Amino acid sequence: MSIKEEKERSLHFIEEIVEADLKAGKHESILTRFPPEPNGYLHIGHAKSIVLNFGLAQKYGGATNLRFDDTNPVTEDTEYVDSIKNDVKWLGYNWVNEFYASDYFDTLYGYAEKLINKGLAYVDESSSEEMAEQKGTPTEPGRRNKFSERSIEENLRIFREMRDGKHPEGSMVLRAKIDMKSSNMLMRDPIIYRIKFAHHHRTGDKWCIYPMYDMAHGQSDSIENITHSVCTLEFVPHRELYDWFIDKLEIFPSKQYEFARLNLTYTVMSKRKLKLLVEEGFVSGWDDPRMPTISGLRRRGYTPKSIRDFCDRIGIAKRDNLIDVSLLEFFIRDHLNKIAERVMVVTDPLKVTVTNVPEGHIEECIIDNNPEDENSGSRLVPFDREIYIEKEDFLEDAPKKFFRLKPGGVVRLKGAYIIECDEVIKDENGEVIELKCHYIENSKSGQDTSGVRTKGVIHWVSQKHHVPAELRVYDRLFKEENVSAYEGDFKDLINENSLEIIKGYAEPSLKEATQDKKYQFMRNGYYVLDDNSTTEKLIFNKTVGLKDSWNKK
RNA sequence: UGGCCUGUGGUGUAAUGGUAACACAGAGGUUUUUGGUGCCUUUAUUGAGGGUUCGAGUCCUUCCGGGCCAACCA
Repeated sequence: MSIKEEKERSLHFIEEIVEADLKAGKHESILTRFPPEPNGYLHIGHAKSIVLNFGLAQKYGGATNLRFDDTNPVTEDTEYVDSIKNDVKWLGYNWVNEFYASDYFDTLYGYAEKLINKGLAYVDESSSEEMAEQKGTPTEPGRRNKFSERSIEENLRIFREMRDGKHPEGSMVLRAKIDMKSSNMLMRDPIIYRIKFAHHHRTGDKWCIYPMYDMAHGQSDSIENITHSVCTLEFVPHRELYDWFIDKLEIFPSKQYEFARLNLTYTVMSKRKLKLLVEEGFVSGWDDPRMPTISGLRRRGYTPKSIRDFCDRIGIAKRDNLIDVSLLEFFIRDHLNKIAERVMVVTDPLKVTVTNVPEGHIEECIIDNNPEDENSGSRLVPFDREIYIEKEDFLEDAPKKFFRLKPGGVVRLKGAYIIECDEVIKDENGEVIELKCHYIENSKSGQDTSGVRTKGVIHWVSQKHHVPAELRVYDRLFKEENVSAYEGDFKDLINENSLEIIKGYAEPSLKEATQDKKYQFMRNGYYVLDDNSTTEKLIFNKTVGLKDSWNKK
C-alpha cells in the first residue's frame, strides 16, 4: 500500500477507539493479543484477526502477545501449538511474549477462591440436565437451587476437594453467583470451573479442575495488561461477563471489542468443519491446498503478502459478510504477477514437426524470466525440430477471432520463431495427431526482420528435452457459494471434483525448480512446487489460473 | 415470541448533517512476443414508511430483514 493510500484510508471503528484512548491518555501505548485455542490449524479467518491485532500494535507503536487459550486439555495438543506459531511467523508477525492461559492456572485458581470469599461463587452438584432446566430460556428467567445457599466455608472446602481430586468428573462445578434472571443467558450463574481428569499438554497432571473460557480469557488479558482485547462478534454477550469478573476481581481493566469474522464463498471457516474434512478424508490434511487454512494456502502457493493485502482490503466492521473468493484470488495474482518466473509447460500436447529445422539441430532461445521485473534476467530454452504445442492452440476450422494456429496460418512460438502450418496429420478416427510446419526465416524472437506479423503467441516445449511433471489443479471445495446458508449437512455440498491431476510437459529449466520460487506457466496460471515433489517426480500445485478473456466467451 | 449486534451497487468497505466514493466482480475499448499485465471507459447502491432540517445514508420514530445467545467448548 502506498503512503498516500494509507493516509487517505479512513479509520475503522477499532482504530478510532485506539486513537481516542491514546489521545485521552488512557494508555501510554497499546498491547493487543492473538489468542488461538490450540485445537486446530489456523485459517484465513484467523489471518484477519492476526493482521488486525498485530497491525494495530504496529500502527500505534504497541506490541502483541501470542497467547494460547489452552483451558480445555481434552481437545488441545502441542501439534497445533507448533503449527500456529509457524503460521503466525510465516504471515510475517512477531509476538513480544508467548504465553499460555495455562501459565495462569495458579492465579486463576486464586481468583476463584477470591470470588468464593466474596460470596460470588458456589459449588453446584446439580447434573447438567438439572442446571439446563433451572437456567430458564431467553424468555423465561432461571432460578437458583439449594446449592447456591452454601456458606463460604463450605464452598471453599468443597472447591479445594475438587482441586485435590476428591470428586469425580461431572459430579460438581464451580459457578459464579450473578443473576439468574438476566436477559443475558451468560450471566445466569455461569460455570467457571469444571473437573476434568485429563492430561494437559503443558501442566501435565497437575490439575484436575480447569477454568472455563469466561473464567480464563478476560483474566488472562488483565494479567498481561492487554489494553484492547479484540475478538469476533459471537463474543459480544460475553463482554458483560468479562467486565463483571474484572470488576469483582479488582484487576487491570482490559476492554473487549468485537468485529465481524471473515466468511469466504465456496468454503467453510469453522474449525469443527475443517477438522471433519481432514478426519473423514475429504482432503489430505490440514495443509491440503484446497483448504482455507494458512498452511493450505501456503502449500497452494499463496504468499504472506497477498494474504495481508487481502485482510487489509476487506476491512473491519460489525456486519456479517461473505467475501467473494475472487477478491483473494485478485491479491495473489497481483503479487505473483510481479514475482513469478515465466516458464513454458504444455498440458495437452500436440506434436509439431518444424520441417525446415535439420534433424539434431538445437537452437537456444533467450527468454525473459519476468517481463514485469527487469532484474529477473533471462534463460535459454532449447528449440528443435520436434516440439509440443497445446492441443487447444490449433483449430482446423477456426473462427475469425482465433489468433492461434490454423491450417495455412502463422503463429509466434514464444521466444522462438514464427511458424506456418503446412499440413495436418490425422489418425484413423479423424483426430489431429501432428502438424507439419515450417519456421519463417529471420523471424527469431528479438531479431525478427521477417516483416511477418502474427496476432497470436503460443507456448511450446521441445519434445526431446521436456521434463515430465505432475500438475495438481484445484477447484473450489464446495459447490455452493454460501455453505453456511445450507440447512442440511454441509458435506452434501462438497465438490467431489475439486482435485484434478494432469500431466505436464515442462521446459527443461524446471528440473531446477525450487520450493521458494513461484512460477507462471505462461498462458495457463501460477504454480508452485508441492511439498512432496522430488527430483525424480516433479509435482506442481496450481495456485490460481490466469484471467482468461477468451475461454469465457 | 426476551435480550444483544446489524442493514449502503452483485460482493466488501467508506462517506462522522452538505455532490454517495474506493476495491473486487461484470461489460466495453486500448496496449502487448502471455487472449496475462498495464491503461481507459462503463453498468450498478443507502431495507420500507413517517418525522426533524434549507439540506438526512447519517438524527428521531414505526415497521421489515439478517445474525448471535439457553455447551461441564472457545
